[in-house]
Formats: sequence, structure tokens, C-alpha cells
Amino acid sequence: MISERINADTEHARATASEHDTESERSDETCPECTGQLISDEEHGEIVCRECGLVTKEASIDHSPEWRAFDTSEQYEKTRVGPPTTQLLHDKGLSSQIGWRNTDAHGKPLEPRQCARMQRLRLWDERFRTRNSKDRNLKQALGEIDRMASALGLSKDIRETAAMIYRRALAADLLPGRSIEAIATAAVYAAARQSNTPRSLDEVAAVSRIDALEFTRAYRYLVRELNLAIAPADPASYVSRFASALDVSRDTEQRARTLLKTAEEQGLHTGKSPIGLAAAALYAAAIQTNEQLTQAAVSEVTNISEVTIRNHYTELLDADTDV
DNA sequence: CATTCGTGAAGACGAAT
DNA sequence: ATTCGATTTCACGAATG
Repeated sequence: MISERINADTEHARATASEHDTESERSDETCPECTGQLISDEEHGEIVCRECGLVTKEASIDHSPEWRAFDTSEQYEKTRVGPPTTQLLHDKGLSSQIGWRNTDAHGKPLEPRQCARMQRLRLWDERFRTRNSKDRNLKQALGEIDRMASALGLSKDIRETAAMIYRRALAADLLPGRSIEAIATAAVYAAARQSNTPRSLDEVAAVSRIDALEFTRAYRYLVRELNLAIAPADPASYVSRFASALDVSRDTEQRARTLLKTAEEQGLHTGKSPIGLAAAALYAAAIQTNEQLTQAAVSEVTNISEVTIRNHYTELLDADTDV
């Protein structure tokens, strides 16, 4: 089931890789709010309106090639035949496979004897392609990473990053004694953080087969052992997602951003959870713009308690009036 | 009635020892 | 491994509109 999905993916990549130039993906659709043009923000894995910043979809998939070309000769050089290599397949998509049809090259059916022989060949082919335990491990983990990233609506770039992190963990012998799923989950979370498209611990844990405790433990372990440089999440990077989930006006969303900015300048950030701040900023902004938005609603979509929102939004408003 | 606000106890987490 | 401090959450009741 998983392998089918991966195959479909690379098929797609093969089909589109040669057609696309470096132009960023542009959707023909228009924004439901203000009829502005929708553009897909590949970096954040979101589709946003150019005019008002409304996020309509979070699940964009990056179909463009992974390289950039600055003129036609460069493009010619870099264009390859076949799918781009990818971190998402355990052999980076380089190996081939013996087909399953019991026919010869001309399409004629094989003799029973030959069938049996092909069966044996296929078996060994499979064994060689997933040669040792590490490769088998990778195969399973990459499937999981792909599954979770899709469920979270993360772009292909991020899936690649997650796969990269997982490979590093595997190379550093960090796996023994830990579950594959835990490390894979941690890799996805780390990749999302690194690319400024953070998903909260809760969100990631929800799509993982592993419970939150083991997941956070694995994540900390990964960060420490691999020296991953991960900056504290920026509250602002949550705002657009929450704002569209709450259906607030773009005025409010903008205000929330500026509130966070002034709060940060006054060092209000330290030690507080970025998600909590983002939630509070949205609520505070709604008050300023006279948009009615209940604490309960914000709490609902952000998974932040109303109490925390209460405590933070006054601070945010104070910081704003001081300036 | 719904929403907001404030409280204290309790849990979770990171840092320091 | 334990302790400590800050933050967050839960549960409740009161106030506000």
C-alpha cells in the first residue's frame, strides 16, 4: 500500500520534471475572500492569497524540480532523464525492479519452468535491493515519514529534509534500542521546525503511531546527538494557519502579527510557548478590530487553554500601548 | 445564558546541581 | 537522579453583558 503511493509519486515526478521551468507554481484559482490571485507558498507548504494573505490550503505538494537553473544552458545541463533522485526511497530511487509479468520481452507467456525461475530471481532481486537491516529499516521508516508528512500537509521539501535527518540518525547508529516510528516522527517534527513550517507537538503526535511521551524523548535525543540547529519556533509562523482556521478577517491577522512583533521587541517571548503567544495574539487582535472571537474558539483550534490565552493577551495589549 | 476573568493546586519541562 | 523555578493546565466560581 505504501509502496504504491511512492511509485505513484515518482511517476508523477517523472511526468512533470521536464515540463516545469523554475517559475514558482501559480494556481489559476482566485481567493474566495477578495478575488485576489492565489499563489502557492512552497516554502511554507501553504497556498495563500496574494492580496489578503488568506491561507486556503496547507497541503501543497511541490512538483517542481529540486534544482534551480539560471539560464537555458544550465537548465539543459541539469535536466535529467528519469525521476529526480529522492531521499524518500531507501535507495534514492536509483535501483530497478524485475517486473511481475510472466512474459518474455515480446509479451509471450513464459513456460512454467521459466515462471518458477523468474519467481526465484524476483525473490533474490528483492533481497538484494533491501540488502541489509539498515536498508530494511530505512524502507519502513521512509514510508512512515511519507505517511505522516502527507497527513500533516507538509511539502515535499520537508519530507526530504525529514528523510535526510533520519538517514543521519541511522548513520550515526542512533537507532538501536529505539523504535523506528519514534525516530521517524521526531525527524518529521524537526524537519517542519527547520523549514519554518512548524507543526505543534500535538499535531505531529496525532498522526504518529507513537505516544507523545516517547516521541518528545526521541526528538530531544535526536537534537542532542545530531546537533540539529533548530531555532525556537517563531509564533508568527503559526498565525496564518490559525487565522484561516478561525476564519478571521485579514485585518485581525495583520494586527496579530504586529502585536507579536512589538511583544518580541520587548522580550516578552522568553520561556513562553510560541503557540500560546500566537493564540493570544489572535485573540488580542480580534479585540482591537472589534471582531468577535471567543477565547473558547481560539482555544479549540490552537489546543491552548483559555487560561493561557487570558494571561497572555493582556500582556500583548500592554506591550502594544506602551509603544 | 454565554462569555470573560481570577484563583489555587497540580502537572510538565528545562536548567542546574 | 533530584530539585528548583517558571509556565501551563484544570476546575471552579464570580462578574459582566
